[in-house]
Amino acid sequence: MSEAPECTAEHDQLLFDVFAQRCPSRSTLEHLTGRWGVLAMAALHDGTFRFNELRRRVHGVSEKMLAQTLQALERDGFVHREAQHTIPPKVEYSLTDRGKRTAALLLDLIRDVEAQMPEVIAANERYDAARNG
Amino acid sequence: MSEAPECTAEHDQLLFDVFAQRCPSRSTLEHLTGRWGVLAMAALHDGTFRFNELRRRVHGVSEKMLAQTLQALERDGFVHREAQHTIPPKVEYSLTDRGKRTAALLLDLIRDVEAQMPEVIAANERYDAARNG
DNA sequence: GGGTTGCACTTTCTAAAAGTTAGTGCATTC
DNA sequence: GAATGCACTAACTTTTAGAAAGTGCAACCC
Repeated sequence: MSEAPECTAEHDQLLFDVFAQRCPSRSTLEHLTGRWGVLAMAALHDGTFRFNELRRRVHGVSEKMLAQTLQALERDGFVHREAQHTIPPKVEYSLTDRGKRTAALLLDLIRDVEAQMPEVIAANERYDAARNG
Repeated sequence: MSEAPECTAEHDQLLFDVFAQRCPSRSTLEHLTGRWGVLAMAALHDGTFRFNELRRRVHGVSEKMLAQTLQALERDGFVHREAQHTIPPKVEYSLTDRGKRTAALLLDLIRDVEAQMPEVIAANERYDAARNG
């Protein structure tokens, strides 16, 4: 059996640990690193976009998932939502200052991954060959 | 209708784009940023661990998901797996050089998220209050 | 002027993924 | 000699993601 997860909120000093199962930092991390979270944050790093503009940028996302993702990111204070109650409606999404800082880290990751894709593909082939050959 | 996704493999110069639906970089990114991928990478950043050691570190992961996650990361060349065919078996997991570089970026993210959790929680409360109040 | 398209979503339904449980075969610990 | 640990896999269930359709109105097209 493993020890109790650490994630305390004591004497005015909060300690958060993503390795602890019930730590709220884990779900926040998931909002950011989830399949669509990363891409939405990265897309918004380029500026302000309307809902359907984002949907076109993040190729393959469904309306439902984009809405859900943006709501989670807004609730966490990474994304700012500004709606004009006109007809047709106009809703603009942008990053908050906090969101911008975090999005920069996500972009570092994305660029790193894209840059090493040739090596990843080579590794994939080696791995598969070792089992099928 | 949105334009065709960009992700070309032409004239010896590969261009990868996570925003393109069918680009292989997207699934690689998902392996890293998936719920357990981030945590496995971060755990392995501290050194070499056996399967069940990792399972205890990454609190809450099931055997199935840890195995699946590690296999994907191994296939992508981020993780190295070394098995001794003894009884009982001994299997050690560690990061490759490439994995170490990428894990460092993931750790930056994790630390950033953990550090801003007080603000995230405050944002959550504001968001919820605005709807329920 | 009638049909299509777009806006930002939500709701319903189905398909895929994640989680849970049990089993493997042997060795060490209690 | 019973229990536990090792590193998994396989079968089953639950949760989540994705696909499709609906909303109500307005601007564009021919």
